[in-house]
Amino acid sequence: MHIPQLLSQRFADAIARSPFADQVDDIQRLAGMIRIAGNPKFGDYQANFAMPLSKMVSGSNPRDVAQQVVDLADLDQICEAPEVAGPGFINLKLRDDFITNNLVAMLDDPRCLVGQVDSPKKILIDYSSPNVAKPMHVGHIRTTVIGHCLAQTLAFMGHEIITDNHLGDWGTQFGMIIYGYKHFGDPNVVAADPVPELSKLYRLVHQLMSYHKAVSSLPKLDHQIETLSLQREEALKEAEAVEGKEAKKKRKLADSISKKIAGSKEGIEKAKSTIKAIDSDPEMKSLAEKHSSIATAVLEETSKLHAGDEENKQLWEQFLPHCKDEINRVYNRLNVSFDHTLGESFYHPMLRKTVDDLRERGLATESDGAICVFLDQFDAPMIIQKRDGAFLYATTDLATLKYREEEFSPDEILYVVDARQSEHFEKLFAVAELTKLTTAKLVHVSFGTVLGEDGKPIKTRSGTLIGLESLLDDAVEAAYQVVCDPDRIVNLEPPMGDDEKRQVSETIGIGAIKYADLSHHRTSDYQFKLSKMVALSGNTATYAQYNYARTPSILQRNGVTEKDVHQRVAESGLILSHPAERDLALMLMRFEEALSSVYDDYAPNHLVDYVYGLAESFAKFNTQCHVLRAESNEIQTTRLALVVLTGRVLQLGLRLLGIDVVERM
RNA sequence: GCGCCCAUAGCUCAGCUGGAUAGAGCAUCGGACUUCUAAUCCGACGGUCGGAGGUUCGAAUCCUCCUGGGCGUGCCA
Repeated sequence: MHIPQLLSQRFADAIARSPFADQVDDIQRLAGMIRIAGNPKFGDYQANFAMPLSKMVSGSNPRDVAQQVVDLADLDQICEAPEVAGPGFINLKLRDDFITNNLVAMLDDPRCLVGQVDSPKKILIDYSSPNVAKPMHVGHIRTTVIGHCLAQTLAFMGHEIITDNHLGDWGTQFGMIIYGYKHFGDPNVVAADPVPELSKLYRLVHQLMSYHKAVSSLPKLDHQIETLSLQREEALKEAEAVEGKEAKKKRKLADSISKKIAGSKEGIEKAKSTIKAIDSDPEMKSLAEKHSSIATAVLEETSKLHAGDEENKQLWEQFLPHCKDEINRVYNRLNVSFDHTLGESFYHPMLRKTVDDLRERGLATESDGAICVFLDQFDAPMIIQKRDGAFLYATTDLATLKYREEEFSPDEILYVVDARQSEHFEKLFAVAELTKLTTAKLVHVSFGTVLGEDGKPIKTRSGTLIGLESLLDDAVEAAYQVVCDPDRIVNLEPPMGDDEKRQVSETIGIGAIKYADLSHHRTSDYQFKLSKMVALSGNTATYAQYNYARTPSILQRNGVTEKDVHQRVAESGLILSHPAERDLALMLMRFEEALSSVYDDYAPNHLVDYVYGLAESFAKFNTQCHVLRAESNEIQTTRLALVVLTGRVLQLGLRLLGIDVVERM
């Protein structure tokens, strides 16, 4: 049930039959101008096409045009008599029996009146795509949660969805682990308990590399600060010498140099603390000294792997499954899965050919020793092979696209990737267009950065990223505190046992994190504030989950099952007796609108808004419309039906967001 | 330098294919519990939608310029 679409069709018919039909060039667009009424006193929906339409019809005025279309439109079954108001708005109020008829139909429809799309598309969604062997951090949450929600939602709408986790399983991090294993690893320990041991090795190598990098960066940073200070003074001097706009410009330049200086100073502080961590530990200090050229050694291990070195290949094959176990633990917890997990390594054998093809077609040329594709619309080329012969992620992405076209021939490919990579995707899409690599619509579903409470990209004090798992643990723990508050659950019968408490807090804690992420528009940066997410009040997952949990509880208190409600509805029918009932009923019917708008700009926050709105309508209904004490049997039946349907839509809506519900909390 | 993005209530954010009086959560203040679960509901307070022009019957929304911020920018991904 997509009410605006339905109304729009009726208006399109009416305009087409009107005397001025031939003066209108785009009936569909005009008739599509249906909006939810801005103010309840104007009804439920409003049609805004009369003003622009009147402009196309010479000698007409909007109010008359509106009235003529209204007179022709077949709306009797749907709306009360429409009213033309203001400059030419058409106000529409749905008939109560239209609403109740739909509620009855909804009770028998597991899809909650959401239609299957007319023309299903095959859509491939590339999301999550972490580097394995590196610990996952908050940065991974957005792509994973947004991608999963899009996959669920579009699939439910009737599209054919293929999800693919484009794992980073072939990069430097394996060189690091291999190096770590060869120098610090104990084969027995690794064999016995591989996952924590491998991540320990990764962290050790990472720390040693950071140490040497920090040591060598200090003089560079000092020198940088010197140079910048000189530049700054010069800029200020020049500002003195000139006047007006030029002086302002120079002062601004000096300001921006000041910021760079501050940045360098911060870099020095960070480097110093990295160095201190090692220097203060004699054992680490001696390790660092022994492995002074660790960075180049790691790169060597990586390129040996890529070149097919037996030993490294064998180690990679040994380690990879364990690295996958590691990330799968997080996916299990987030309840996320993929149809395919084709990592970078999968495409490695195709890269040579990818480059050769582009060279043969004359699109790729050598420049400064690297193989580049130059594009008119960009200053910098897309580099597909480095001077040292290594391939880059651009190469892999091209090979991946070719494979996806041949294997799946999708209508659309969505890349759920950080906005900072937008230029890469623009280039990738441009090359795809140039080479006619695919007929699919390519979309970079970009998203903003997760910021800390200071408004900067989220980091811990030491500069390392907060681990994703500890974050999930914190959220679950916070939820546990509230779930297990004895004062709250004292009345639950039977009492909540330990297992249920744990399960409920897991569901609520994880839901809190997902909901907080999805509730922001994907393109905006947002501040990650755990205390706010697990506050469990206001616009949070908990609010929706809580309102869901009340629905089975109400049925239980009334001593009825869903089946009983069906029966009663069939016998007595429905009647709307209270505005809160009507508001809730209308909200239930708007589910499909919410799903459509998620697809329109790949924006899950529209579904979050809907779920919140529905939960809110239900909360209001709940305080104003008592089921057990309903004034009549018919009214009670109606309210029971609303409770059943609200429970279903809330559960389904949350499920599409990737969030679970519990039966009581 | 060039390119992309952003600026809305004290704070965090919605709203942006132009529509009637710009919304929510948090915070603050005041009300409602012998609860079909108060993790709730009701009310109050709170805005030059960064600034200036322009297009339009109508602009937070579209265009231009300005200011302030973020990100990217030839061999990481």
